[in-house]
Amino acid sequence: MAELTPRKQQILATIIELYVATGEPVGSKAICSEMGNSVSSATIRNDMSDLVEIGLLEQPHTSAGRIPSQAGYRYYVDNLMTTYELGIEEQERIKIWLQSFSGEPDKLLEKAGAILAELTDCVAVSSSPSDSEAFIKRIELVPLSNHTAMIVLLATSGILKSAVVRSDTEINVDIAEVFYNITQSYFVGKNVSDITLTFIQTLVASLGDRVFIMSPFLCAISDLCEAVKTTELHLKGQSNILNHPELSDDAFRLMDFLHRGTPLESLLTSQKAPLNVAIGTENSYRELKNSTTIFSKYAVGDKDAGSIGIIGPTRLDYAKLIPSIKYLAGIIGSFLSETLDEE
Amino acid sequence: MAELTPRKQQILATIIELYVATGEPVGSKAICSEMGNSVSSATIRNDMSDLVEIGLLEQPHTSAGRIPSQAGYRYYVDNLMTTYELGIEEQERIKIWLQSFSGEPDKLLEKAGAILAELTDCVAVSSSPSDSEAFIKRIELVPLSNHTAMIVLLATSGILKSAVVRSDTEINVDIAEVFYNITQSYFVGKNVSDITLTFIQTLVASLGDRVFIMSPFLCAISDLCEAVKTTELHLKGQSNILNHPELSDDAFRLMDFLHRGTPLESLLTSQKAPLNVAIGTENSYRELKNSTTIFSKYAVGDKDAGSIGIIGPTRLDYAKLIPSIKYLAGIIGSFLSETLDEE
DNA sequence: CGTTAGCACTCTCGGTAGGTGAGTGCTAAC
DNA sequence: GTTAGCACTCACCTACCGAGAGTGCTAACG
Repeated sequence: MAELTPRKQQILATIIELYVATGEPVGSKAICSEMGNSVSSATIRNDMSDLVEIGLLEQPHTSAGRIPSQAGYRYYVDNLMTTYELGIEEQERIKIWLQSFSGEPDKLLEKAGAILAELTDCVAVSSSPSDSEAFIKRIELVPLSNHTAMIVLLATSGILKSAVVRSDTEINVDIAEVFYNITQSYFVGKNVSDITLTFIQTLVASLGDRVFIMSPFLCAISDLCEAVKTTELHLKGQSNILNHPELSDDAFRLMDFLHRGTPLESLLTSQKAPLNVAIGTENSYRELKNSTTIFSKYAVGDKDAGSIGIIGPTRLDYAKLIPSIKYLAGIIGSFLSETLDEE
Repeated sequence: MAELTPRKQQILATIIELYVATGEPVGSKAICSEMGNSVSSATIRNDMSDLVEIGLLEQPHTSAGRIPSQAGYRYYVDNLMTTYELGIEEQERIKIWLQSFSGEPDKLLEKAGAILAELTDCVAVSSSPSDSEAFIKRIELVPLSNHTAMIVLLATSGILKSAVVRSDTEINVDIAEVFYNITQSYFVGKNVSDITLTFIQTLVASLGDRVFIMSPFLCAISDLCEAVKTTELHLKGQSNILNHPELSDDAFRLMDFLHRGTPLESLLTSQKAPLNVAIGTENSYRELKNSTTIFSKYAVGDKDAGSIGIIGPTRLDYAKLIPSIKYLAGIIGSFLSETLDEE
């Protein structure tokens, strides 16, 4: 991108800020008065038509104001934008509100998504921590009734999963002991990716007659290990799509996209940079061609564990949203890492 | 409602079925051919204008076909409709798919809602079992790390809740024992409604120096008891609102209503009959004046524990949806009651 | 050469008019 | 009570007009 004169930069920034605020194409007069009438509207018109020329602005039709193009937003985000953070008291409120869920990663990410949706008026997507290289730290059996028990699995990367198992045989102290012996010797300390079907099968073969009692439990553990590796998504503020008129044509396709699951999941997992802003067709899915996605990874310890971010129209207050998302990702990471340290 | 001649009943039913299928106002000719030309279109026109007269039909404008009024749907549901059940193989699929969650009531209801949304193309709402008269059956402490532990609370009415607690002091065997002594003597067997703030306070007073260690746990238990009493809602298929053109004007208000929480909750809890069909303005919320709600309660043991149902347009295939919802409510009840029996 | 004033031009938007067709309501006959 | 015939109504579509906002261009200015 060629260098722009300072005035053109100022004009571009002004157009974007006005357009983001109003949603209306911005005319030369409006910019003129916004810039304190330091130059005439004719001058601005000249500059604007240059900006259209190089693709940073668009005009919906010949005789309307200008709106930013995707490239215009991109230039703004990369070069012009001056970000402004959340207020201190707002940061504190969020921190306190999230703290109560800091022990339960799934709930924490769900709530963080809800907060983000509220904060941004966009659809918020968050993924619970997952890690295919996580290690099993602990497995507990919690008897609930004579025939049901809860299995709780704690893994590295701040991951906690549980499931309820029903057994045909009565769950008593003996069975619990067998369970602990098996899990201690064969599961705890292992990488969750090693708990494959063949692993379970060879294990089962060596169990002798305890196999019948144990198999539902072993299956459950294998499911839990699978869950540790799997990205679990939380979607919040879906109704916010309807808040943005520029998305209303796509509303149905977007909703459908959000619920299809897999593409959204790969969207999150394919992020490479810690913070990723994809504007319009920069997104790899054509359903998002009129949308912007902003996602930030959060780390547990020093490992990326998941992401949180938003999907909204391209017309967004980038200067405000980007710091908010960064802040949330940071706080999630620190909460989840806390649990980790306390070994 | 005055008695209708058999032919008028047939005309009303035909109009409703055609209108439900196509969404277009139904003309006399269409009815005529649908009824096998047994009478002429003029005759049908006469009958139709009688049906408009008594309020069972409406005409969008003078020269369009007729559509059912709310009262028309009501008459159809009460008198004319012949319901048709889900296919056996579909019932089996649902059963098997839900079975795997039968131990975890919250997940079970969530999945049931997802299935219902899929099945009906409507927004599905389900509530996890809750019961302010439930008794605490069991409380377990699961140590996760030196400073965190999970508390699992099992109550009657098939309710299972858990939370993670962080403690400043190290969680060791001694503390676990103290925990078990306290919960066994003061909590297990009690009605969840008796675990009030004052109860906790008097208990704390009698604890002596163990209070500092125990208070986070006791707070968590009190929160869990609160959760047992609280209706937890699961919303699924929200994007289906956009599938129904007649709701698109209300889409935003509806979405907003769904997310406001409290009114939706009271909608579910205020249901008196086991199955409740509210058409249009029969709903107590004006946001739903163009919608139909169909909700069925499910029972755990012989006690109503929660509800499941849908919110959709008034133009619904009542004959198919009502049995589906009944079936799901029945299966949920039987799964949750199963766990109960196994004491 | 960058900047500015002036002015004709373009295009959207809202409102209005005429034509079309589906479906009705009424009347008179069966 | 039922039916055929026919005039009538009303939404929908298209075309058209006028107003207004904003531009693009040209010529003059410093």
